Formats: sequence, structure tokens, C-alpha cells
Amino acid sequence: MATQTPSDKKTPPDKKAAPDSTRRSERSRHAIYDAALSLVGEIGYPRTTIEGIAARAGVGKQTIYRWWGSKAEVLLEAFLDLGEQAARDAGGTDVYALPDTGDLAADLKHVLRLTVDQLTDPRFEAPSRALAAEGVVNEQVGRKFTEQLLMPNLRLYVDRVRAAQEAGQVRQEIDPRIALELWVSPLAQRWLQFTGPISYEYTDTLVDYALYGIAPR
Amino acid sequence: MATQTPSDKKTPPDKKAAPDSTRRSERSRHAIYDAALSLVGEIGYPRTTIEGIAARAGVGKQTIYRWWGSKAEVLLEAFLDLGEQAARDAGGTDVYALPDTGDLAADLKHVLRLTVDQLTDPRFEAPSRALAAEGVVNEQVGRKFTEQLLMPNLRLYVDRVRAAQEAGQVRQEIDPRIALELWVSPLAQRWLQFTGPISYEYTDTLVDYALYGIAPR
Amino acid sequence: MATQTPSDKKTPPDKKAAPDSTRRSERSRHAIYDAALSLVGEIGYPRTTIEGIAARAGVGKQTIYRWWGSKAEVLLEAFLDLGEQAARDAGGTDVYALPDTGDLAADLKHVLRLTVDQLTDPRFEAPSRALAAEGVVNEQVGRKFTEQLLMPNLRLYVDRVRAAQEAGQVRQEIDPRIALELWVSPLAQRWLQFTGPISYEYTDTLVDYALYGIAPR
Amino acid sequence: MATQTPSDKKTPPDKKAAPDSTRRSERSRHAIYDAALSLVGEIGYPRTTIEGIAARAGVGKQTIYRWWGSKAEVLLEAFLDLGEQAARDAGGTDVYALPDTGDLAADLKHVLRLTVDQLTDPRFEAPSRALAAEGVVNEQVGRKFTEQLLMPNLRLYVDRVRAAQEAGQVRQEIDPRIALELWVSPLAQRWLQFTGPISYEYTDTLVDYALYGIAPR
DNA sequence: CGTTAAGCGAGACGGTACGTCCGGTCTTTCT
DNA sequence: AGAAAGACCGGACGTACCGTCTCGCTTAACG
Repeated sequence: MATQTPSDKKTPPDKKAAPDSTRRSERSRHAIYDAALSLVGEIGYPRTTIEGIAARAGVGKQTIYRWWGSKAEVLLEAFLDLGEQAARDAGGTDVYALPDTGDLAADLKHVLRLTVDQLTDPRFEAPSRALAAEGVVNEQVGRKFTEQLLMPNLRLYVDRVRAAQEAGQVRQEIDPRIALELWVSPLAQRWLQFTGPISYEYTDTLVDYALYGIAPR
Repeated sequence: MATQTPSDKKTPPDKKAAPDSTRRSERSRHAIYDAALSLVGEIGYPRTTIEGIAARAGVGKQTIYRWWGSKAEVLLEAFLDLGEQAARDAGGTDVYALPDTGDLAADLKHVLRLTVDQLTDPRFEAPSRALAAEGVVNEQVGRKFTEQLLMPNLRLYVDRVRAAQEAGQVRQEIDPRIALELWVSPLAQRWLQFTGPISYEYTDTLVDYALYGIAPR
Repeated sequence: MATQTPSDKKTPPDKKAAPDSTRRSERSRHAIYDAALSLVGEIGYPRTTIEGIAARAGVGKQTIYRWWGSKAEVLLEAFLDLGEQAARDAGGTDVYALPDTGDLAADLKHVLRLTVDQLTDPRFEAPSRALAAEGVVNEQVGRKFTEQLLMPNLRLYVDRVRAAQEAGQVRQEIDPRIALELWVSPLAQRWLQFTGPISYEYTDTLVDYALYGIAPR
Repeated sequence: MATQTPSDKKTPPDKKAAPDSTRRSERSRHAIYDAALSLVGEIGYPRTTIEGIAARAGVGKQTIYRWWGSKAEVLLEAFLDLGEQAARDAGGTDVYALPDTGDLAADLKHVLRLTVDQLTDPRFEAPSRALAAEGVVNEQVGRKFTEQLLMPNLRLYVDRVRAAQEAGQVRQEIDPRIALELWVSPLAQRWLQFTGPISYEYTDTLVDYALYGIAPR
């Protein structure tokens, strides 16, 4: 993106003449996002069709096919846009900056409780579950989903754990990237795969186990 | 289901006369399993269709609709059947009985390495990933998948952890059902959502973190 | 065509497995004929679509594509069927047997007046004009149209002219197949190409000119 | 159309401001004619699209919609232009002035043979057949086609027949406008509707039949 | 001689229909 | 009665064009 040779910029020798994005209709784009999200919420992801999105958005099907490659891509971008919008509405501060009260356990428990709330919020549940599912089976979508939705959140945990390391609350040799999976992944799996109930008590327990291990101390 | 009155048979008060499973063709059933698994392996789950399965199995579509409710159910049973078959081939012993050498860490690391092997085995990857994805979005399939494929494996961990508790290697107040998620869920998430690479080193690390925690000891 | 080897008959190695015509639904077939004819009558041939025919006939599009190759073929068969039906309703006699009163001129004038009536009957006009047009541009349809709709009528003229030759009312060396074009083609062209008005007086004149020529006698 | 008040020009009370033909690009016009004719020749009329014409002509679609109302109108004008061009190339004389050697039969046979040549010339066949077809079904196009392409030719026959009447070679009471259909229409129908082969012998015969009738003399 | 308004190439847009694919049901014939 | 076969209705797919609508650009006429 930043430093390209001129030849790259002029003629990316891809197969299909790319549409001119400067002429793109923002009206249509947002109508499509709205339609996609509302349809997934109302009738679920599998019964949501591109035709249905186009119809509800008052848009020609071609306008969708021109800019996206699949229903999953539409929904992914719609979801990302929703997040950005929410971020803008929330003001200039970072949406999620993990608190640092000096007490790692308390901070993690607090944030995980918020996550529990979000995962059980019906507004988010249908589309995010659908995207997660599509991502499991469609690697392209999966990587984009992970990259753009999951990773930013995970990075916040990495930062918080590193701060705890500096404060001497976490051992130096611990890899924060793996550490966070001790509480994030169990929650994720229960949500995705119905392997168990989700509650504040559960996430609190996870934090305790993760910090102190299960072996006798 | 088991004992019906004759009147039931003549005029089934249910909407759909349940098929008589004693007359079911085993030949067809297995042909359908084979076709489903091979198609998912070859062209992927989304492009696998019921018509395609029927055609490859040399079976009428109705034979599939008579016994299964959806493509996902077919694949789920096919997959279960594959497991049972493998179990029979492996001899009378339980497929997976977790080893108990007295050293919990070593035992867990050993089993997780086997799991890593299985997750990266291409024969299993496509269908199990497909089922997992379907399960994320289709709660009915998800619960059946979890119940019949995931849970049996998880129970083995529960047993092993309990044994370790009795041996004093795990604290008494630890809930084994949650404990096992400290190593199972991270691996599952990396596999499902492409959130990171999977290796022996990684699973070894997970076990260490889980046992001893990340806090200073 | 006439003498084929059995292998030819059993497996015509064409591209697409031909559907089994013994299982064809007569209900659908006639519903399609009716829908096609009524739509052409109401909104005209170009605005009649296969989708529209299917919808009005209460039929899946595939059922049309299974049995016909194009909108034109559907309409052609519908039109032929209409003719056969009219024939059956009219009783066992030949639909059109040209009268033979012994007076060729009178007989021709009589029949042509009937043709004028038919050509200006709005029930027949739209579909037959549409078929004629399609036939002009689509040779396959054109030949079928000519063969199955035009020719049978022309043959009646050939027979009548031959009878007149035997009766000494037409010169022996005249080719009846060409002679009939002297009155049929002018009428056809005026109808098809709007090159002039159509009336009883006009067709009467045509017969006179054709019989006696335009040169001095 | 002819005499407009100035007010008409300033604020056209019609719905669409008529384009200013003085600013029209001749380059575009001819590029469109060329593209239309060549496309019809190559892929046939039905598969020729306005988008295709615009693309090949290197022209925006709107430039076509600005000046013509339909694909048929474009082709009609392109065809007329082709004729005028041929006329200009052929020199100042009228393209078709029927010869008058005093022998009506010979003159007609001669001209009809030229027509046969033209009808079988592949350069003319595709577009003229397409236009004829469109004219059958689309009355507006049909009348324009007849008026501007057919009629001028037919008038030449009218003149020649009238001359023959004055020379005593055709009866006075004969209507030349109808007489010419005795040879023109049969040829036209064979060409349009594939009702028979076209040859010099055939047209010669038509002339003989038309002049002397089919009845005994 | 600069302003301005039209025609122009380009192509995105809301639509309609295409011809194909498949879902799920129904019917026929065979075993 | 189950099974193989496959026609049927329905509906979504992804594509092709339709005719309309901006967008900058060029160019000719006017002020």
C-alpha cells in the first residue's frame, strides 16, 4: 500500500477489471450493511440470501456482486462497520482499553464479565456466530474474521499481561500470547460449541485457575 | 417408538408415518456414509449436496430424506460411524483411555500431541471442521456434535484429572470439567479459528501454564 | 434416419441425458401452453418471458427448460396444439379441405376470404405474427414453423390446382407449387410487412391476376 | 415537428429536452453504424446488444440512447446509411432505375436476378433479415422499414409497369401496385420464411406466370 | 477570450430475466 | 414396504443487459 512501484499501481493484472471505487455509492453500501445485519438477526444466516439483502436494501444484485465476493464477506464488512460506528459513537477514546488497577485478577474478571454480557446480547449473537461459523469452514473468511475482529481484542490482553509482568505479577518467562488463551479460549469454545454454560462465576473461576494453576501451590 | 399398537400402524396419528427401521437397507446406509465423507473430502462441505451424495451412493434422494433430516445429520452420523469402525478395527479396548503413569503433566502432554496429529490429519480435517462449523450455526447439530463427539473425549480428561486429585497432584477444590478447558479450548480455538499455529511445543506449554498458573509461585 | 443400428437407438450419445417422456406431466404441459398463448396475447411476444410463463402456469422453470429449448419452441408447440385441438373439436373431417365446385377462381376467392378473416382475428394474430418473426431470424424455428404450420395449408392449394389442371382449367406445364404463390405470397407479405391493406377485394383481384395474367389476352 | 415557435426551443414543454443535433458527433455516429452492422453479421441480431455496440464503437451507452430509441432503430439507420453510401459510391445516378428495353418480361427477369444475387449476399442477409423480423413484430419498426427500404424499390416496379401499360404490354385495368406483388412477394416469402429455394429459374418462371396467368390462353 | 453549456466516454446504479442448481415432495416401478 | 429413479414446484444462484444516472473531459458558441 505505502510504497508500490508505479507499475503495480497502474495495472494490477488481475482477471476482472476492478470497479472504480471512487464512484461507489455510500448510500448503497450502508443500505446493504443494514439489510444484511437485520436479515441475519431476523431469519438467521443460512436463510439470509444475497437476493434478500439486495431487495431489502433497495439495491440491484449486481451492486453487491460488484463489491463483495460472497454473503460472508458482506456480513463481515457490515459487522466491522458496525464496530467502527459504535467506536465513533463512543467518542474518541479507544473502545476497549483494558483497565489497569494494578490487580490483574480483578481487571481480567471485570473485562470477561463484559464479554459475557456481549456474547449473550442477542443483537450481536446472530451475526457474530454466523461469521464465526463461516470462518471455520471458509479459510479466507476465517482469517479475515480473526485478523480484523478477534486479534485487536486479543492484543489488549497481551498488553495487559505484559504490564503485569513488569509489575511482577506474572512470571517473566510466560508468553502473554498463549497466556490469554487460558481464559479467552474456554469462554469462546463454550459459546461457539455449546460445551457448557456461560456465567460470571465461570469466567471468574477461569481467571483464578489461569493465574494460579490447578496444581497444589 | 418401540411398542406400537396396531391402530398406530394403520392410521398413524403422527403427521408422518415413521419408516420401519427393521426393513432398512444397510447397503444403502453405508453407501451414503461413504459418499458423504468422500464428497466432503473432495469438494468441501458447502459444495456437497444431498443430490450429489445420493448420486454417488447410487441411491434415491428419498432414501436420504427418509432417514435423515439434513445434510449435516448425514455427515454427523457418517462421522460417528467412521469413529466406531475405527474403534472396532483397533480391537476391543476403549479407543481412548487416557494413560495414567502417575505424572499428570506428562500424560496430558502425550495425549495432546496425539490430538495435534489428528487435527492435522487431512482425512479428518475437512469433515470435522465442516461439522464444527455447522454446529456453530445450527444449534441442533451443534448440541449433537458436542454430545456425541466432543463430550466422550472430554470425559476422559475429567476422569484423569480426578485421579490426579486423589493422588494429590491437583488441588481438591478444582472443578475438573473447567480445568480441562485450560488446555483443550486453546487448542480447539487455534484449530477452528486460525488464531495461531498448532505444534507439540504449544500444547506442552499449555499444560505447564495450566498446571502451575502464570503468577509467580 | 430410417435404418439405424440398435446401438444408435439405445444410446444416442448426445450430451444431456434426455428426460423420460413417459413420466411427463400432461397437466403441466397444457398449463404451459395456455399460459404462453395468453401471455403473448396480453402483453406481446417480446415481453413474454419464460419466467412469466412458468409463474402463470404454476410450474417450475426447470419444467419448461426440461422439455423445450426456447420461448419460441414453447409457443410453436402451443400453437400447433391449439390447431390440433381445434381440429378435434371440429370433428373427424379434415380441417381444411379446399372446396372443388369446378370453378377454380370462385373456390380460391372463397378460401382466401376465409384466410383474410383469420389473419385479422386478434386471437391468432399476436402469436402467429410472433412465431413468423422468430422464424425469420431463427432458422431452426423458421423451418419448423414453415414445415408444420405453413406447408400443410399450401399442400391443399397444390391439390386443388392439380385438380384444375386435370379439368383443363390450368395449363399442363404450370407448376402448382409455384402457382399458389401468386396469391398466397402477396397476401402473406402484406400481412407480415405492412406493405398494404388486406381485404376481400384485394384477394379477389389477386386470383384474377394470377389466373389470367397481366398481359393483354 | 416542422414549424416550432421559439418558446418551444427555450423551454420544451415536452418531457425530454431534445438533444441539439448540430453538436452531434459524426465520428460516433459512424462508429456506431459500423459496430452495429459488424456485430449483427458476426453474432446475429438477437445476441447483439446496445452495450456491445457501444463497447465496440468506443462510445458511451448514453450516446446511443440519446439519438436512437432501440437497437432496431440503430440497425435500421445503419442499414439505410449503408445503402446511401453504396449509392454515392456507385455514382450520381439512381441506384436502381429499372431498365426499359421495351420488353417487360426481359426487364423484370433481369432485375429479379439481381435481387436474387443481393438476397443471397451474406453481407446483406443477416442485417436485413434481422430488420425484417423485427418489423414483423414491432409495428413501428415494420412501417419504417417498409417505408424507407421496401417502398422505394417497389415504386420502381410501379413505374415500369405503368410504362408497359402505355406501351400496350399490360392491360389498362391492371393495378400496377398489385401486379408487382405477383413476382415480388413470392420471392420475398421464400427468402423470409424458407418456403422454397431461390434461383434465377424460379424468378424467370414467376415473371412468366404473372404476365400470362396460369389459365389456358 | 474566457465562460458556459452541451455532447461525450465511462461506468455505477436499480432492475428484470436469464439458464442452472438444488431442496424437498411426490409418483412410478421394481424387488 | 423400502428403494432407485427422477419429474415436479419452488427459489436462490451468479451473469448479462436494460435504460437511467452521475462523473470529468472536451469542444463549440456566446457574451
